[in-house]
Amino acid sequence: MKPSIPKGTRDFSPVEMARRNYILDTIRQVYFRYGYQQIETPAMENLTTLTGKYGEEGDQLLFKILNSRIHESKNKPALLEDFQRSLEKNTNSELLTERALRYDLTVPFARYVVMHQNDITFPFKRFQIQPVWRADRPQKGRYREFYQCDADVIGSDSLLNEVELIQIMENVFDQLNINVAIKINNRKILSGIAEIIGAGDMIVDITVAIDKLDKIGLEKVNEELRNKGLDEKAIQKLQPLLVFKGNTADTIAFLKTLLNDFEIGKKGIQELEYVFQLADSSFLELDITLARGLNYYTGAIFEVKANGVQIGSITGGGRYDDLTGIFGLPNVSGVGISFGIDRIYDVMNELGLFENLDLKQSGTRVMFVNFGQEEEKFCLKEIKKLRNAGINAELFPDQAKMKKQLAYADAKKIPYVILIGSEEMTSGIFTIKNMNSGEQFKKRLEDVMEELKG
RNA sequence: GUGAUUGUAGCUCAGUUGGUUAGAGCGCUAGAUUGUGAUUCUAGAGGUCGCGGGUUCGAGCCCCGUCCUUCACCCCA
Repeated sequence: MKPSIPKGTRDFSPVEMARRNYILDTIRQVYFRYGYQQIETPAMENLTTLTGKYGEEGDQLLFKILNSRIHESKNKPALLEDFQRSLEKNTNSELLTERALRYDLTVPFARYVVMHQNDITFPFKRFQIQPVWRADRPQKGRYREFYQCDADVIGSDSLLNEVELIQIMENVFDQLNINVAIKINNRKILSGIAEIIGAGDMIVDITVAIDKLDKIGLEKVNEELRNKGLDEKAIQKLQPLLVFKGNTADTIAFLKTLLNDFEIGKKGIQELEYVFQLADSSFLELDITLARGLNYYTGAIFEVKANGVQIGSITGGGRYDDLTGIFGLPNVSGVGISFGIDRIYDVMNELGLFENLDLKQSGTRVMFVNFGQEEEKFCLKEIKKLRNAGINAELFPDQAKMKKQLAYADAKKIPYVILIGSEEMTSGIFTIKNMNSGEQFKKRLEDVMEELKG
């Protein structure tokens, strides 16, 4: 049998893992620094927890898990009927599937908050780094299994949270040395705009369409709006907004005149202004065409693009006012972001940012060559001292030929090899070989440790 | 879901209008070198040409189907 893995999934080699962990450690550290606590939730959720939260398109992308032992069902006629129906259209049958793999971390988090509301002290700042699954067609920067690194604050309306999340994004990308643009918009503004043109019910279609302005241009956006059923009058009303160009201050002034009579829109502008003022970030850009598809956003929305790399957004997020409501805990507002580390990895790889990175802390620094039974015993004691001193060290497990053992160290890029034979055992002075230069020295273990620490 | 694209050795890829036994480089194993890797030399192992069917005297090459890869759309991290 030829081994293979499912479409859109990947194995990660040791080198890739070292690099991924570098990114993950950076994010984790920043999250802790801002006072976020880590949680985990199961890979699978009850299907009812997930459906209806991501829009029609999102529901289609859920990986559903077939119920086990359906062959033992006592109600096979009903099962067959449900199966027949599922061949016709996308329906959920509890008889066929009760569980699905999580699609993101935000909805499971909302479920978690409701279930543990009595144990949580609000506002709750949590982060979560786990894989999610989507039954998408894979392409560049898109996988069926990928990690999200979420940070959310739930139970606080304060815009200070938005500001803090912007600072977190700045911190992380600064540390990773990636040049980014942090784009921000506000759903309330988009709602206001939809209201102005008299199409409040079509806000999702409108936002999805204008989100593509950069990519497909004005004509195509108008065409799509027409196709979605927006009337010509409304489209005309929308034009000034679509063609508007200007810096943040200009844009806000423009929006103010546009949305002056609409409460929601005005509120959105106020929020934006406040966040801009406090964040005081040179990376932050107002982008009124930023929409984001996820249904549950109600306030600020964020998206981060890497400059100079052709790939989708590498981080996204926003405020959601009532995600916990459907689970029975109304009026709890939350705001969060999610780093897509698989895409961040691709970006760093493309920019060559891994080349000069020092990832040695995870690799072996010294290898002891194994010369025989007596030497093994001796080396085991010596290697313990190195490990206790915090130096990554290993002893070659087999009494193989020296050639084989050195080739192993070379392949693993271990910088130092210590040779201890009978001569070294009696003198207590070891032979240490620098694998980069090929040079050899005679040294005591204490001196070796000094050198390796430095 | 729609439209393209790819598949030959562990990896990267050649393979002529269909013609006998499918090649190269790198890697791997062994030796030259019994305490020295990365350089050099020598030898060796490794392939159901993605899978299934068809055309043909004959298919890696042509046709159909299917799966996989990659990419765009939709949507999204």
